[in-house]
Amino acid sequence: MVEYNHREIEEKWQKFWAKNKTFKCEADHSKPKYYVLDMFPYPSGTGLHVGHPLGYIASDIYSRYKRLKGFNVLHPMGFDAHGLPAEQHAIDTGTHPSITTDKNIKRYREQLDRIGFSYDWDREVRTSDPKYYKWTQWTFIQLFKHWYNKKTDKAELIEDLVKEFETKGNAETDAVVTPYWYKSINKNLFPFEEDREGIFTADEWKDMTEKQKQEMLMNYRLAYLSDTMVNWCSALGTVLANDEVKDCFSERGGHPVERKLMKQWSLRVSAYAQRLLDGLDKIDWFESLKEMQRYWIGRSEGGAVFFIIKGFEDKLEVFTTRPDTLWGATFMVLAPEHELVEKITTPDRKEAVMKYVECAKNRSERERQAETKKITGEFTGAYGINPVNGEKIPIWIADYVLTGYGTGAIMAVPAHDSRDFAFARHFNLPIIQVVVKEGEQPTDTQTWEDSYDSKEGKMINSGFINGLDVKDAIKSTIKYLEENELGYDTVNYRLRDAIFSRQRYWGEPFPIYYKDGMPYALDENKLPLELPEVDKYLPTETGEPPLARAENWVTEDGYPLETNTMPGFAGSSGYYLRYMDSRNEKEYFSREANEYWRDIDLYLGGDEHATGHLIYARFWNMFLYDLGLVCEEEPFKKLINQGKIQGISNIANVVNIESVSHSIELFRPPEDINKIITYILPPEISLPNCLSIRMPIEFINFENGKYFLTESNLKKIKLKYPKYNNYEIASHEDIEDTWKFFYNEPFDDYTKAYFINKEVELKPLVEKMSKTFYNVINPDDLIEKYGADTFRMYEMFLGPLENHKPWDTKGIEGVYRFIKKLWRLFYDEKGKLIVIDDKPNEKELKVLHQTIRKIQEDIERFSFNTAVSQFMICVNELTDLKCHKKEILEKLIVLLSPYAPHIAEELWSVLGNEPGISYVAFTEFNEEYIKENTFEYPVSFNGKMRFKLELPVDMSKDDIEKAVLAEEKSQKYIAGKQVRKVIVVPKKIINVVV
RNA sequence: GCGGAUGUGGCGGAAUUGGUAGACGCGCCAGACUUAGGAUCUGGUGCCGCAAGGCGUGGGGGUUCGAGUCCCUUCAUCCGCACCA
Repeated sequence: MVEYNHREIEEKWQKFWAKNKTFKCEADHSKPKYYVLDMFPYPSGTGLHVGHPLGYIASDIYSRYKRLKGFNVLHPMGFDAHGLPAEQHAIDTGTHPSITTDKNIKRYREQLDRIGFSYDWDREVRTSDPKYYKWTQWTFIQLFKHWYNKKTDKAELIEDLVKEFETKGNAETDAVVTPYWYKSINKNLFPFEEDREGIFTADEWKDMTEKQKQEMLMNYRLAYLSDTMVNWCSALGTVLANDEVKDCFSERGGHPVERKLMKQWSLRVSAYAQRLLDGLDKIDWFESLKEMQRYWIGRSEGGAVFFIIKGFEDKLEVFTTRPDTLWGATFMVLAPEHELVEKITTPDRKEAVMKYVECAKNRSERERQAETKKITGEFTGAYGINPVNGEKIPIWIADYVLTGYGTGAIMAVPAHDSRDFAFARHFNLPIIQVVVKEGEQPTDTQTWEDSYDSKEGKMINSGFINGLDVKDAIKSTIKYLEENELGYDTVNYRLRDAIFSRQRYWGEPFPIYYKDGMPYALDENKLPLELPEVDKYLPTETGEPPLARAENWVTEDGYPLETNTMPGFAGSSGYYLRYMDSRNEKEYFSREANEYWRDIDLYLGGDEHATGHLIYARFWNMFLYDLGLVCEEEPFKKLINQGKIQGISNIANVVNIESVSHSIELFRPPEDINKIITYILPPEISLPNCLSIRMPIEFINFENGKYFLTESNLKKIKLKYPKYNNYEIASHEDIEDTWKFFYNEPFDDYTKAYFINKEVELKPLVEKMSKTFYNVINPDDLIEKYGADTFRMYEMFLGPLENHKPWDTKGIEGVYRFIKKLWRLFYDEKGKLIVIDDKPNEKELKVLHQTIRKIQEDIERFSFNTAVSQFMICVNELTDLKCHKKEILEKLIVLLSPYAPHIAEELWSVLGNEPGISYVAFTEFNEEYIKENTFEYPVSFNGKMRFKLELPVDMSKDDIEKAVLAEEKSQKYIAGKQVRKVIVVPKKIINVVV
């Protein structure tokens, strides 16, 4: 081979790997396992851009490295194939989403294969494949059949719960249930009085009808159906999860979202809140990511306190993190949606209160958010009795209390909470100080401008806890409340149950049918329940989900099947388990497979999954752990978020000549109204109504650090993107008149210089890489030009894996030069192999072993960019040494093979080895080769480095000191001054203090 | 407002444990080869200065023989959350 030819080499070895199934892996107990996983992609229609493979390359390098280190590596890939874009495309074109999805997957696969990844494709999963989603449905059935027992702190069978009900009723049951289910449950189905708080006896259970029993059990199931306030997106015809909604608009598509009450399937994720929180301490994730999850789970310790409502039987339960401040509670506030509002409001307040409630209900979250500063509320006319001092305090309703958090009711302590304070001031309610800091005196609350921080201090105005420390006061108050049955110690979580229904077509059907209006799970042997064909992918005329269009969407016995489908995160919550045994038709995965592969040793993906996928998948895994199906409670031992690669958009400064004409009543109106020209101006020239427009990056030239658009490229742009048809690069004459008119000065020579050659400069802007910004760089073109090895190394060379960084194609040349330079160590200009068998010398061995050490250290700490630098240093030095020795080069390419596998395989076989560098042993590091006899000490005076001095490494500190002071060059810096101290750090530094 | 992260040349970045700041690459400058150069090779390149030398890791202060690294303070940018009781 004359020249380095990446096309030939890469195609050759990719074929070789595929043909030999080089990366197929099986459980092998003679080797330690290592499981490396990438978050699988959604195969979009636009294919991969350069940002996508960043994490895949890093994980592939790590996988290949681990293989060289003797590990049995599981490194699979698959596709998150359900999703909205394919469905939207189906709605628009009538093409079945599976056809679109298959096509997109095929394209992704081609692109991935060209980068040379070492995936075991035999284990590929696709979430939309019935063979895969059979197990998603199966897991759902298990969730439906289980409840959470707080006594054993795990999920247990509903059958066992039924047995308990049959013998003892539910008085002793300690389960995670839907809060206050007994208040909202249909009275016909559950005929007991409200003050029973949902407690029934064994006999009462036995007397219930089948339907009543099912209704009751629904409050316990881990997958349950309930009326839920949801984010309804009418444009998409579906419900969205909180994290799929951004500022009241859908994250995908940007359609408006409103709140609506609907019957929805939910997963009782909240049952696992504490375990999800505790588990974070056992796993190696970025601290920032753990913090996000901790915040999302939102544990807060505190107390529940009962307030009697004056004149009613009802107790009003509130949650507070500061029960010690009870004596400072001067009013109460309910959320407008609170179920007691209507009941307790006095007739004279009814109109105002109902108006407020109505108003709050109809206001979108966005409006509520926008008015955070505005204080609103209404007095209900009712009073609560403070349980610690019997004080009568007014009950208000206000927006700032949320239904979904705590009990939807608070005791307001205006002296020590800023929102309560603002509310009290606004409505002129009393403010009582109950905490004072050490060494301070209480002051008149009338004079305050804001609430007083009460995290630390002593209690005042607080009955029997006066004088106590905040910490002790909390304990004492809770003890008192519990002893007098006025409240109890409790913990609250922000984490909500996950809504699991989507009114869409392209998702997993629920394995659920309805009998007498109640849902039942299908038999497991009926799975998978395959997605039916429909005539259109839209909701029905009556607003039912698309599956309602399917003919015969009923069980064999004629019972109607559920028409909702599962959300995107259903299929991705357990895919990592299926990879362990992905061709198993009898089980989700076998016990043996799970016990061998256990958990993911390294999980790589974007941080956008911090609170969605990574919470749901942990929940899913914990549930299967409770069932004894998986052996590790936490599925992702180590997780790294790779940064996003941003695009560079090219911004043109443009002016629409018509808008200029309008704004300054300019001459020259367009002769043909259909040909209004938009002129592209140099960035420095400003005219009224100038706009910034993004120009497609593929037609932009980069010279001398600047971006340019030429006239000939503009023509090409117009051919590809008709929206630019009326764009022209402005000539001097085009805008001379406008300029003169607007600025009342001549268009000078300096400015004229911009218009030579009809070329215009564009300004770069770093932003998200996206088709809509015309800044997408496609890996295919780069691989065609430079090869996959260069592409892989360049992506790593860009910077630390976790950083977000802009893509700069220019720098790839440097890596390409490195690859070619490496090739030159093997072949001369004439294409003659010049590798020789001579014994390596000391210098060559030193470079090699320094590189071994550095590469190993860097890869172990996921510092791939510095490893690439070291390869460059090594090749540069070997080139300088004119080293063409087989013994050195062979070891170097083993080191390099995880990064640039194709050229490594090629050169490996060129040296006469059997093909298969993927499974050789990683080159051993030998300290002997890098030992030095001397060290070149940097000598500083008063901390400033002045010169270097070479000294033997075994020289004693005293001798070094003498040598430095005797050194001629030192005299200049000492210059008659007293040497106060000489610091010698062996093999580091010498510092002389004068 | 709360939580987290990041600030180092013209640019991406390096400096792993307090010990030579700017590795490696891009870009730029000069030169060689060449019909040509957007190929290749050689040398240079933090800033100021002819030099000696001085100044330099967002700003200010501190600890230390010595600080990009540790502490305090402040500013800026980015990300996440947002009336969470």
